Amino acid sequence: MTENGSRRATGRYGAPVMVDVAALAGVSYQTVSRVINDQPGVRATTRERVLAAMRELGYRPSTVARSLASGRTRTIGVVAIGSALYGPATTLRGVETAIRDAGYSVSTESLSRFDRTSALTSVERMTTAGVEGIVAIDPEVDAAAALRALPPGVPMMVLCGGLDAVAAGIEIDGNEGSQGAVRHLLDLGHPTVRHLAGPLRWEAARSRMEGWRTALEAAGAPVDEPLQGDWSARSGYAAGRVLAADPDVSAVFAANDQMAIGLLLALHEAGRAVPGDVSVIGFDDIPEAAYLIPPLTTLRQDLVDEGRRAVAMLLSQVEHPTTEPVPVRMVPDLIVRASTGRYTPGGIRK
Amino acid sequence: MTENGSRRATGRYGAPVMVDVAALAGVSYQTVSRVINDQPGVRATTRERVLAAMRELGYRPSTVARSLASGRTRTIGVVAIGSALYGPATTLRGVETAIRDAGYSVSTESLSRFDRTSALTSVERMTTAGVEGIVAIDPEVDAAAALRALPPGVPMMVLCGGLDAVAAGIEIDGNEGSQGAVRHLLDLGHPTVRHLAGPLRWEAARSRMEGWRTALEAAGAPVDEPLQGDWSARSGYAAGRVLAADPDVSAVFAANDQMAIGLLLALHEAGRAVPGDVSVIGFDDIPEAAYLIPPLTTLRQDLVDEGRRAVAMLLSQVEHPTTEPVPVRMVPDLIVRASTGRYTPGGIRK
DNA sequence: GGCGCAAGTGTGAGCGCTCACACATCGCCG
DNA sequence: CGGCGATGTGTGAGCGCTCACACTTGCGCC
Repeated sequence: MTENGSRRATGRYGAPVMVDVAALAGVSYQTVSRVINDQPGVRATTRERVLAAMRELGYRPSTVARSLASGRTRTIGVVAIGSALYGPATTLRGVETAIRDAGYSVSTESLSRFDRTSALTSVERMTTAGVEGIVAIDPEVDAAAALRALPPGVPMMVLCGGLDAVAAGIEIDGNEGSQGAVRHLLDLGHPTVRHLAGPLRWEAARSRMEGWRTALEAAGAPVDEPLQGDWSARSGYAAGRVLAADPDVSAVFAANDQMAIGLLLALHEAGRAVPGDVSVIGFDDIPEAAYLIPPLTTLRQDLVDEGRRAVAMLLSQVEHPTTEPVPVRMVPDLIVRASTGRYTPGGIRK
Repeated sequence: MTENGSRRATGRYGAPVMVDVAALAGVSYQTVSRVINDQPGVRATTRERVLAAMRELGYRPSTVARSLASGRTRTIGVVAIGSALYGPATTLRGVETAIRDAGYSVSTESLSRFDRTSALTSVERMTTAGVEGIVAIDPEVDAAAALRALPPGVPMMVLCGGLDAVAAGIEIDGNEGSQGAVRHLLDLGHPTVRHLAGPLRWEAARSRMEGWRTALEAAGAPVDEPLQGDWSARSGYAAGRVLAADPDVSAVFAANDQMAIGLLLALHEAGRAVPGDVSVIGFDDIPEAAYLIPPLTTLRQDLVDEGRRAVAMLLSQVEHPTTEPVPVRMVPDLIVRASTGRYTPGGIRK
């Protein structure tokens, strides 16, 4: 650390300001400004002198003043559903890291409920706070629609873990991924696959359900009524009890891994072996998925990378408002583990 | 939405500014300022007129300008270890929500590694960005020490999920919680308890290990060498294979639930029943803990509440710099589920 | 050797707001 | 009925910086 301004400081709030540095270095404040901003046209010796003065005074340029004068805040707002769920939390992490790595700061808004109203309020607040771009992570369907309908102000990226972004963007195709999962089960000989859906106010839940339905229909397999969960293991367990009671059920596709966990326990308690009697498939590939009993077959999506890409697209819009974003499409990978197996009618088989 | 400034706007960046509102309302800019800040001494009719003008112009006060002029940013910086781990993520959520609820904005910094260097860098950056307080979530031990050693600048709260805060604060007593867990196992007749520790560069891992050791010593039970994990299910699995091979192992206390998950699988694969042959206890009570096979006995800590309290303490320091923080101590609750049972020497018992 | 040009440096103004005042206006008392 | 306080309102200055320009120098050139 420096000796922290033992000299007089002109700043109203105690800290040394630009003129203090300028005075000590024997230059004008403008030269100090140029040094701070790495602008050319400063003699090397002068620059050195200014740097030394800054160090001696423990000077730090005021981000706030700089923002006001330049009109740029170098801040990106992130509005996210504030849940303990793996998906949103992971995406958030990717997004935040990417923003910081690009040299911007992050202003976060964690919503307990990401509906229309809170979405609009948050965006409003971030806008008046001067953010240069906004990333929305996993809004509910109506919120996503409302955000897309907003008059174009600051560039925005809506990540709904299922579909697109405002004005083209990242699409994690849960639909296509789900189709692959269902086909995998069908290929193993299962007559059909049951679905445990997430809350349908999320696009992700919808597209996964759609994918499941599409694959079933394409194969001419019967489409039973999907069950409804809330992403939690608890709801998966509840659904599992229902499913376990039905001897015809031989394969279940859960919309996320947490629900699959609950499913696994319910099946186990009912004495139905996985994958001997029932095959289970999840979605997300949470880090624990490989260590469940049995290790879970699931769909992996690279959420951190999704966040990174979204930020890259957003920033290119922020910095070159002319560039049109190029849509990106990411399809989750099927990770086959031990929770899925061949269909064995009425039999038990490991 | 408003008709968004159909009138001329004076602002350099296109948006209407205070003088525009003042002009339209036929008052001075100072009166507008008073209205914005809900200050008394404005006639009700005048206030109404100003409000109407603001609405008509679609005026939003510039947060940046306001910060510069007032010297207050109403922003709290949050530095957190950016992991997918349940603990940090949950605390972060509690902290962010509490800050926002108090009317402050949040500036987040998600660190892939929360060591000394990155801690110092982040604090430095946040300080120059003008935050009025800082919350650090789960720094490594040396980082926590470095933060505490910092010269008093902005108020800071260090949450290390095991111990305290700068200048007194929240203490989640992992030590005492762990002792309870070990005693529970000892009371069930187990001759001793093995420990699967987290990375010891975290205070939380250390205090949990200390609690385990203390309880064992107090009971005169043998203290075997603890195993070392990295919080992940993968590392729990690896440790589990080692433990499963030792027929003397009858009880294991894992420093978090994720590692316990890996443990459970390894034990299962080795044919050692839980809790018949081996009892397992975790830490955190992740939402899935109750739905594992078997449902996991674990220690629950209210991390969201911890975050909330920490923020409350921080803000009271921010707003009344004189008030001394009153230390708070939270002890995790033992949640007994099906993964722990009576000690049965050499026997198998459900 | 006076000119143009680059490199280096300084000056004025202003970003959009809040602070600390000064200034009007009114009712009401002695 | 002059003066006092309360109430409402306006003025000047300045937060700490960046912008756009104006100004110096030194150097090579015809």
